[in-house]
Amino acid sequence: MPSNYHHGNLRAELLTAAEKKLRESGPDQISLRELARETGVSHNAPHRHFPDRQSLLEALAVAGFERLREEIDGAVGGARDDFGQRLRAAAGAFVRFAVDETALLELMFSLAKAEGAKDVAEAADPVYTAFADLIEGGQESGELRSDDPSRLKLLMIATFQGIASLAGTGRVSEAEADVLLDDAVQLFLGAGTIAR
Amino acid sequence: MPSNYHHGNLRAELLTAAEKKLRESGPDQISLRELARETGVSHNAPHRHFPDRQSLLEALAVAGFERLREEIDGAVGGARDDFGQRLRAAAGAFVRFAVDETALLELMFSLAKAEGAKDVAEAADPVYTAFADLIEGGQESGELRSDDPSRLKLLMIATFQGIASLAGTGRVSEAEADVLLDDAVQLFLGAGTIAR
DNA sequence: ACCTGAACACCGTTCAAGT
DNA sequence: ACCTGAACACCGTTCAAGT
Repeated sequence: MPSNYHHGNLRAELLTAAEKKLRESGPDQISLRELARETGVSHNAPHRHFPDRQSLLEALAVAGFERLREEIDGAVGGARDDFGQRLRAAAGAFVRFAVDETALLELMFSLAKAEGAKDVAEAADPVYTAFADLIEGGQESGELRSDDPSRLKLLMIATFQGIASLAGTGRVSEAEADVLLDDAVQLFLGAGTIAR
Repeated sequence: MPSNYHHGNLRAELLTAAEKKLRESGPDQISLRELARETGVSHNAPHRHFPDRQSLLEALAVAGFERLREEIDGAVGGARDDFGQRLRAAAGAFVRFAVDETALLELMFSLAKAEGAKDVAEAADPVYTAFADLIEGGQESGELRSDDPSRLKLLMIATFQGIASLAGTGRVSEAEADVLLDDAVQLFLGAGTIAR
C-alpha cells in the first residue's frame, strides 16, 4: 500500500519544504513546480492540495500563526504566576519567533491584512487575543493600572510588535531586544523610570 | 530631438509605474516586461537602467526611504519649537507614511535587512538617525529624561515602529493610531498615566 | 480522490545586433 | 550610451486523461 500515488501526506510535505525555502530564500523563491520536483511528484500534483500559489502561502501563514500562538501560550504557562513574568514571557516568545522566523512572520502579517485571505486573518486573531486576555487579566487583578484598558492594551501590543520588528530585521540584537522587553514591561507596570 | 530612443527619463518613468503597481497590487505583481510595455519600450530597455528585477525593487526602497525622511523632516520643521510637539509630529509623519504606503514601507524594511542590498540599508539610516537625533536633543535639553539615553531611545523607536505597523496593517484605524501616538508621547515624556 | 502529461501564456535574463 | 529582437529556461495555470 505504499502505492505510487504518494504517501498521503503530500500536503504536509509540501508545506514543510515551502517553509524551509521561505526561511532560506524568501517567499519569492517558493515555486510550486520546484516543491513538486523536490517531493518527487509531478508538477501538477500540488494543485490538488493548493489550488494556486497564493493558497500555499496562505496555508504557511495560517500554520505560522498557530505555531506562534502555541509558543506564546507555552511561554505564559511556563512562567511564574505573576503578571509581570507572564507578560514578559509572552512578549519574549513573540520576539523569539520574530528572530527565528523573520520571513515567515513577515509573510504572516502581510497576508493577515490582505483582502482575500480570510482564513489567515482568522488564524491571526488568537494571537492578539492571547495578548489582550493576558493584559486584561492583569488589569482585573490590579497588577496593571486600568485607567483606559483598551488604550493601554493597544499601546502594549504596539510596543511589543515594534520590538519584534526591530529584532526581526536585525536593527537590534537579540540581547538588546531582551533589554528592551524588560524596559517595556517595567514601564507598563508603572515601576517608574525606564532604566533603573 | 524627441528621438525614438525614448525621452531620457525612462528610469524615472519605470520607477513611477512600479510604485503605482506596488501600491495597487503588491510587489509580486511588479513585472519588468509589463512596465516596459506600459512605458512603450521594448521588454529589454529597462535592463539598461535596472540590471535585474531585484535592483528595481531596491531603487523603489531607496526612493521610499528618502521620501520618508523628507516627510519626517518636514513634519518636525513645521511643529512648534517644543520637544513633545516635534516628537509627536515626527512619529505622526511616520505613521501616515505607513498607512498611505503600506506595501512600499513593507518592501523598504524587508530589503533594508537583506544581505545584498547595501544601498537600501544606507538609505534607511537617515530615518533612524532623524528619530535618534530628535530624541537625543530632547534629552540634552532636559525635556526628556536621560537615565539611559540609548535604551529609552530604542524603546521609543520600537513603540513608534509598532504603532506604524498596527496602523499599516489595518489592525488599528488611523484615528486609533493618533490616540496611540498621543499616549506614547505622553508616556515617554513622563507625564504620568497613559490615559488622562 | 489523486496524480500524470501536454499545452499556453507569461516571465527574467542573456546575447548579438542596430543607431 | 541606449534600445531592439530572438532565444532560453523557468514558472503558474488549465485541461484531458489515466488509476
